[in-house]
Amino acid sequence: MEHWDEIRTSYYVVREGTVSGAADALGVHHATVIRHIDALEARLGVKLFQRHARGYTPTEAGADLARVAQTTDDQFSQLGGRLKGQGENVTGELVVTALPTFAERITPILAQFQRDHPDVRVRFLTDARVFRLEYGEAHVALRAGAAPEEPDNVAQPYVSLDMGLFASTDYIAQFGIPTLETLDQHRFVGFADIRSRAPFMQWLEAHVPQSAIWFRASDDRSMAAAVRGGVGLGFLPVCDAGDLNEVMERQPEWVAKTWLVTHVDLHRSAKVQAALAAFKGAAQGWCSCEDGVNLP
Amino acid sequence: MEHWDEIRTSYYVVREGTVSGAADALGVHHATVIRHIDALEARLGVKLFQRHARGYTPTEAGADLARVAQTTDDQFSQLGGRLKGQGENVTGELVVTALPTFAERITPILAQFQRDHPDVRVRFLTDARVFRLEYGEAHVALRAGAAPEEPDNVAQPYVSLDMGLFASTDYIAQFGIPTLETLDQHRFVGFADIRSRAPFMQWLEAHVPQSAIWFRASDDRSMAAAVRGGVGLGFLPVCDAGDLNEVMERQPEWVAKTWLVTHVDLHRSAKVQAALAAFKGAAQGWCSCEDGVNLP
DNA sequence: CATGAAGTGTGCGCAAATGCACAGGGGTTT
DNA sequence: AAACCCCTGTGCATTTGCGCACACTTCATG
Repeated sequence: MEHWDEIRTSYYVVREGTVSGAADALGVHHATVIRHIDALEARLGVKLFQRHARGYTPTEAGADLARVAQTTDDQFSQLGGRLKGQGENVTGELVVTALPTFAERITPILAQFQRDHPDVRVRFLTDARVFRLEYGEAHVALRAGAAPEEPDNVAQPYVSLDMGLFASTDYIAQFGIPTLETLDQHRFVGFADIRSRAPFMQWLEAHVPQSAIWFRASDDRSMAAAVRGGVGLGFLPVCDAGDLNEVMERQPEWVAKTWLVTHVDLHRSAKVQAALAAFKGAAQGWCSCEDGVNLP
Repeated sequence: MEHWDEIRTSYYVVREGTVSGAADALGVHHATVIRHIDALEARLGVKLFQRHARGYTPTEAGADLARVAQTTDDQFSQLGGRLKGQGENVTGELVVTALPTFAERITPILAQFQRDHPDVRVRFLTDARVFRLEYGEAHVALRAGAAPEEPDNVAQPYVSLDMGLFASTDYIAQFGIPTLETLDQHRFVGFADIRSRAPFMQWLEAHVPQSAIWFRASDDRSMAAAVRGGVGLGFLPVCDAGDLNEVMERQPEWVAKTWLVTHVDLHRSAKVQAALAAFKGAAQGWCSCEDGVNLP
């Protein structure tokens, strides 16, 4: 029972009653209809129709086939409607991944997105590992660092997160304000992962000995808490600094570029586009906080 | 949502996970699989798969399609099994038609047939009009007269019904026994239909003036009753004569040939063949009554 | 009875779908 | 790290399947 097209053709002949009528309805030549039926009958070894000059009348076998094909036709029609809409409408599920670092910033964006598109079920995956878009693990990924270069991914530059070097008031009282020359006399807070791709970490490793890093955390929230607790100097997004004191002029290398990445196969879909639009719209308010600094 | 074959192809890709696997399972080249999917996606405007070097993973749309195609595949498989069996098994309905004349003879045959094939629903249609096999009105027809010549019908010679000219004892007492020369002085019983194709009626019209036919009936049972009632001379199958008296030597032209006719499209099916076998088997006992005559 | 319309059936030529071969990419194994 | 295997993807040759045209039959109509 391969060659579903032949089943469809036979079904149309039952419906229309004649080969010519079925050919018209199918938009093919009536010779094609005859050939399909002949082939199907030969393969099954059963006559589906009795032929006469006024048309085709189905045998019991033909009627049986038509019943099954009828429901199939209905189901496929419904399916077609669903699928055609799926590309244009914003429905179904939207899977977004990001590093845990960005969780707090992204959650409100997704919440707003869901308010705008109540039919979309949102799944937000945060994990240290990089999710693979080509395996369907996510529709949209927020990546940080250098421009992604996976061939089938489309990456758009997103916000650039301005990072500053901050210290608590307590720390400054005890250790003073660092300069480029006195860096190695200070205590730093950094990421636990030695191979972190965070740009400020790479700057840190280039300008500061490992021994100067006295506190390592695996996530940025712990890092921020450590800085606030006076453990040492640490990098934070400037807008998250709160009442911390910025202790050094920002370096261009610190800037954390981020990217919105989607898989090329899904990029054009309305749902993904809507998600990207939501992200971009929310980006306006992210880092207009270049002035919110407390020092020096 | 035309091109059901492409749906089937896509379904197999979801099942197998790879284009190559689907191609193997389908028995086609993997390039064909790719083309089918590309075409279907283009027509729908929806991506069904995310492509990567290790295989195809379905999108939501692809998974949706696979679900409905799965049930379709199941239903078609079942259907295929049913239909393939239908040609070889003896099931379903068997429609037989005959002239009302033969009803009494055929009914026991069909009864026996149904005992042998309890799964077959039998419909026996008797009517003066000729049922058209090519419109699916019947599977088997018992026809009398000259060999049928419809192009799409296959006709097999069946029993030859020996007809005799009979009279009741009362009639003979009153009118005597006819000879070829005194035919027009007798009273005859015949068919009402002037254009009857029954061979003895044509012989009658050739040898006897219309005025000699004093009683016309539309069915043979009425004719037989008239003969038995002494109305006149009449033709009966010799084995149905009972206690009537055969009054003339049988003429070869009187013999009523019958034919078993089937439509060529159905003739090879096991059901029709079984029905024909039943008819032929029963024919043995039909007219071995050439001896059962009472006169002269 | 002649005529026309509608439908089936078939040979022929062409276009579209298929198979083939090869290139390229990614993961796994030794 | 290199070799290998499996998968996708694409240009080219081939063949299958399709459309076309015509013949034939049946039925309806005047």
